[in-house]
Amino acid sequence: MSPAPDRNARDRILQAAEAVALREGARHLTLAAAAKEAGVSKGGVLYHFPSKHALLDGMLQRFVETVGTEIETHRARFRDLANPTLRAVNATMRARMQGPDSVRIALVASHAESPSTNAKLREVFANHWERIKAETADPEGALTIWCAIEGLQFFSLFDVWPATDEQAPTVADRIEALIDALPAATRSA
Amino acid sequence: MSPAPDRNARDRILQAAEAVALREGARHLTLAAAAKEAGVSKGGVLYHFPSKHALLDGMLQRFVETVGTEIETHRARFRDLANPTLRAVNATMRARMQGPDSVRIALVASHAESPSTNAKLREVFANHWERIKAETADPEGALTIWCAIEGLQFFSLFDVWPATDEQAPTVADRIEALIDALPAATRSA
DNA sequence: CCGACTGTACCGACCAGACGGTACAGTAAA
DNA sequence: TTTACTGTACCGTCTGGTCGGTACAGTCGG
Repeated sequence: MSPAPDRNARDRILQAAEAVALREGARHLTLAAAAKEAGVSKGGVLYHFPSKHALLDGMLQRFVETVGTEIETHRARFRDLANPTLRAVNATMRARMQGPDSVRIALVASHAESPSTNAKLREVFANHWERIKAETADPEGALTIWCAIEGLQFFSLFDVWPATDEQAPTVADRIEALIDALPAATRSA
Repeated sequence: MSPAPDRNARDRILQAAEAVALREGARHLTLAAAAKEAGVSKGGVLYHFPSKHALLDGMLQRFVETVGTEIETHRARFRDLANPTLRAVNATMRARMQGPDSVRIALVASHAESPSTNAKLREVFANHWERIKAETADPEGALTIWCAIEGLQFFSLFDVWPATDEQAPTVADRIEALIDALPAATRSA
């Protein structure tokens, strides 16, 4: 059979791009820098991603898919509890809190290149919201809790967390307690 | 006496830089773009900010000062309530929620250029934290609430707010309710 | 009052290097 | 040989930064 498209190299480039953006900043994420970090040539990067825009899109998609599947996995564990999606989001973010979230940097890099082209991203957030909303009798309470989860990520990503490192998981615990107190959806009829 | 340095032009350039970064993305914030937006020449920008790094620093400082004084003002209003600083932070962010926070983009722009040079920023967040912590008997509860406040800003800045626009101030109300429920510092002895 | 001089604010041409992107020759497995 | 992929040379544009120059306000000795 003909050689299968090397998903492996593609992913390695994506990870390399994340690493560069995290270490040097989104402005220094260049095709050459990503290539060097991934151990391929610039031509190799352009083969897998025909333009820089495509690379950014790939990063964004990797973020969405990675986080998405993790949320899905956690959600399965919580399927018998109230507000399983919100719980899953919190569990996912907690697990991602060792060091800055490497896939999340895609969000910053993409926004730095073109703030207006995050329509797909907004859609993803909106989809999560639909599920979270459907699972609770207090949507705005859920929204507030979600804000706390994302705020924790914000502190971590920009490396401005003001408290001690041990307090971060504790905050995740407190958020979980808030979810415990959040009313489940009333099953009408 | 020597003429006062033209604060006016300096500030105009800073605002222009924010506008460009918001509209076109941090990667397209260039000296030339900021100059054009501010209605001065590139040389004019370089006169006030001897390097691009200096411009980014200026933006960051503007962010810190603007938000800092607003928090201070609100805090004075809340001085007789429990947790006045946390209340002030929430009030400030709520007021800043009409449209994306223009000064906050400095955070992204600076991070995009050089993620490691936010020592000063971390210090500012740490200072706020010291005050917030000192005002409550439940620091980790306060931290959780602060995360919610910053999370709301995150959604707004990256334009991925999943709910309706009217729900944003409602979340701010809910955060205020959480602050109401937060115990004040126990005055020992 | 005058003219030499100083400092502030700003302009615009220019440069070296970085950047995204193209073209194409080469390679190794199937 | 085809397919999947790599490496390198190259191009036009963009970018941060330098530099010489301009306008002009103040000032200070004579």
